[in-house]
Formats: sequence, structure tokens, C-alpha cells
Amino acid sequence: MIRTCAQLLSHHSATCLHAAVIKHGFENDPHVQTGLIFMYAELGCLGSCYGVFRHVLRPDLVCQTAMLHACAKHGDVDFARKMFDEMPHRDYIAWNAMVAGYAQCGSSREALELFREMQVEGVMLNEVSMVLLLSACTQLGALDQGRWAHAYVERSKLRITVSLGTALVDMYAKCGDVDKAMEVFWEMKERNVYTWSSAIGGLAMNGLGHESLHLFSIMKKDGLVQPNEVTFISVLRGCSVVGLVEEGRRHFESMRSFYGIEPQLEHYGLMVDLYGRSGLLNEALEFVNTMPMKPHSGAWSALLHACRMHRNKEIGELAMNKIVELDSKNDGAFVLLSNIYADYKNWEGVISLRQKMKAKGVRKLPGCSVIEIDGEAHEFIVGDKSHPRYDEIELKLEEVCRCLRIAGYVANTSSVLFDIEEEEKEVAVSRHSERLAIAFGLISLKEGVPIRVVMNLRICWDCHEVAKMISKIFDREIIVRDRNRFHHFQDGECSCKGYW
DNA sequence: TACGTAGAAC
Repeated sequence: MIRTCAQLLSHHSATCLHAAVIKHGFENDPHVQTGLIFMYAELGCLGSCYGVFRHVLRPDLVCQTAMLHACAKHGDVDFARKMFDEMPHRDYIAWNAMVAGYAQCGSSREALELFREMQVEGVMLNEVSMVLLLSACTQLGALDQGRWAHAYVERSKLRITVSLGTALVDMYAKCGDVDKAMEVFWEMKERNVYTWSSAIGGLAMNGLGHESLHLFSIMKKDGLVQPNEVTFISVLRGCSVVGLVEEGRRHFESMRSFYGIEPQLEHYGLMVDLYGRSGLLNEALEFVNTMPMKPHSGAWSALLHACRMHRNKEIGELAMNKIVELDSKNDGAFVLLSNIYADYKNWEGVISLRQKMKAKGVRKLPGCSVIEIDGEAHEFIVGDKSHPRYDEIELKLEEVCRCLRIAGYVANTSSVLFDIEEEEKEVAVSRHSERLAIAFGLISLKEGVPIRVVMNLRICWDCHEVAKMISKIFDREIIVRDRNRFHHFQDGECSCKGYW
């Protein structure tokens, strides 16, 4: 009963319910205690979970799992692991709870590691385990492992529940195999708003804006599932990646007028992005200034990004000032403005920004790219030489450089933050993590196998140009998932068509 | 019978 109500409760009603439990003398009933832990976990009150748990005389498996889940879900994953390790008996649900704890706090590698242990121990894998595994693969961009999970699901005839199907659609879309994502989507017997939003967002993220909007129109025509606020985030991204300003504006308006959904900060941020990318910087600025709520740093960042794309120093500086007011340690904003200054060869501006960053203790997040070869993830950090095959990578990079020069390529080094010599800058940019990962892909993958890279920042403009050329010169498909979206490079072109 | 699951946010 407590568990069923938990999702609907407010903090106040939870306290009342707890008081009623005590009043009627149930506070020592083990089932009730487990229910209370679950309830407080739902509400995010980890302290109250501990409070109840402390009074449980002999916590059984279920109670321990409930507590483990509470800790893992609300940030104390290490304590959760400690509990897990100390549990005398663990059923498959306890294992799933621990894997979920890692997957949800972003520790996907630990989640995969634990999943492997689960297999070694012969623990039963059900569809929930597979959803968790897929979610970890999605975060890491580990397509091979995701495919393995899909094959496992089919082999063991696990039921494709709506959650499992959605996890598959999401995994394929976010690992860059959008055709497979849609194949799974259309094969699903039942779809809910999560499934539709994932598919629409997945198409958008892969640069297929028109397809994503078409899918949204099918969803509306179907009428079985109502779009919600997340669906509209996917729809607006679809408009943004192909620059459909008018259509975006229509969808944005329809949220309130037709669906009764009040646009949130994120929707406003996406509209700024849409105007900005399309070069309508004044409209974008006007839009930010007339938002009914105080703009968040994301809205200003979208504008700043557009200023970099369309080389507008004045609005860029304005956006930057607003970002620093809201979030003084936003390293991405410093880098963007520095790039704008560098585009104008304003080295004084660059130096002054560098000093400001130093004074505020802002550090640029180092670029990091991952490439999966035979199921093993290889991680590269910018300028990193620690990979065991670094010598071969270096040789390949030099070969790439030679080929590019012959093809008439001139490095655009404006994304190098500081005022070092041009030649050094070219070396710095040619050792970006994405470049190292692509070179490693070239030497270790068979011909014809696409190179898939996942990175933590947005791909730099120069690397973007180089990837295009590599795709042509080496006749190789390259798929890069950056922090924002996918770039599919083939035959000298990128799917983002300038909407970088 | 109780404990575990999926979508975004520039």
C-alpha cells in the first residue's frame, strides 16, 4: 500500500503517513519498514531512509535491496556498493538494483563490469537487466556491446517490453545506427510517449530533422499517445538541426495553445538555438530578452554558440557576460568567446580571457574521445601519448597530414585557446582527442568498417573539416557522437551540412 | 506478496 502510494505522495503526506504508521504500532513491522524506505527513496529523502533502516532489527534481502536502491539513486553509490558486497544473499533483483545504481549515476563502466560479474556468477538476466545494460551502453556509445545485448534478448526470447524496446531504440539512435533504431521502433507492438520521444529525438540528433518531424506528424495522426514536454524537446531539436525556423515556431506555439503544455526553460533555450543557428541573431536576442522567466545559462550559451557560428562579437560578448553572471565557472563559454576573439585575431582579448579564467579558477575540460575496437573501449585525451600503440598512431597522423596537405587543406587553428605560434597550433589541433581516436580507428579497423567515436566535448571546427576529408581520401565512413549530436562523415561531406 | 527498468535539458 505504502509503495503504491509512494509515487503520488508529497513530502508532507509522507510524514503524515509515517506518523500514522507509528500511531497504529506498525513501525516495527518489517514489510512496513521496507515500504517506508521505498517511499522516502521516491521522495529523495535519503536521511529518512537511513532513519528507518537504522531501526530495522534484522533487515532481510528485500529491505536491504530497498535501502541499496535508495542510496544508489540519491548519490551514495559507494555506500550502496558496500551494502551490496556485505549482503549474505543476493537475488537477481539486488544485482539489478546495484547495476542500476551505477548506470543512473553515470558510472557506466562500473555498471558493465558488474553486469559481467553477474553473468559469471550465473545470476538470472531478465528484461530489466537488459534495459540497464543497454542504458550503460548508450551512455558509453558502445554499439558492439549494445548489439550483443540485442542479440541476447532475441536468443533468450525475453519479452520486448515497452521499456526494453525504448532502451533498444535509444541505444541504437545514440550509438549512431539510426536505421536499426527505427527498425526496432516499427517492430514494437506497443509504444508509449518515451518510445516516441526517443525515436524523434534520435532522428534529430543524427541530423535527420525532416524525418524526425515526419515521425512526429505520424504520432499525432495516430493519436494513441499524447506528446509531452520531452517530445517537444525532440521536435524542436528536429527543427533546429535543419534550420526550420517557421515550423519550429509553430510547434512551440502549439505546445501551449493546442496541448496545454507550458514551455519550460529548455524549450526556450532550443528556440534561441533555432533562431541563432539560422543566423537570426537579433531575433534570438529579442527572444531571450522577452522570455517570461529569467533566462538560464543554457539560453545564453545557445546564443553565444550562434555568435561563434555567425561571427558576431558584440552579441557574443553580451551573452558571455550574462553567462558569467549566472554561472561564473562555465568553461565552455570562455572557450567559445576566446574562439570568437581568435577568429578576429584579437589576441589581447584572448589573453585577457585567459587571465580571467585563471583568476576564477575555471579550467577547460580536456577533450576525451572513445573508440570501441572488438568490444574494447580505447580512450584518448587531448595530447595523450600513453596508448600502447601511440607510435603507430603518430605515424598514421603524419600520413593523414601529408594526404591532407596534398589535397589542399589549411588548418583552421582558431579553436586553439591561446596565442601560441601558428605552427605549434597546428600541432596542438592535430592532436585533439577526436583526431587520435580516428587515427587509431584507421590503423585497427578493417577496411570498410565505419569508424565510430564518442567524445565529451563538441567536435572542433578543424577536426570536423579534417574528418570530412579523411572520409573521402581514405574512403571511410566516420561517425562521431559529440556532446551535442552526431556527425556522419562520408565521401567528404557531413550529415550536419553546416549546422555544426 | 515485498526489492530492480526506458526519453531531454545548447
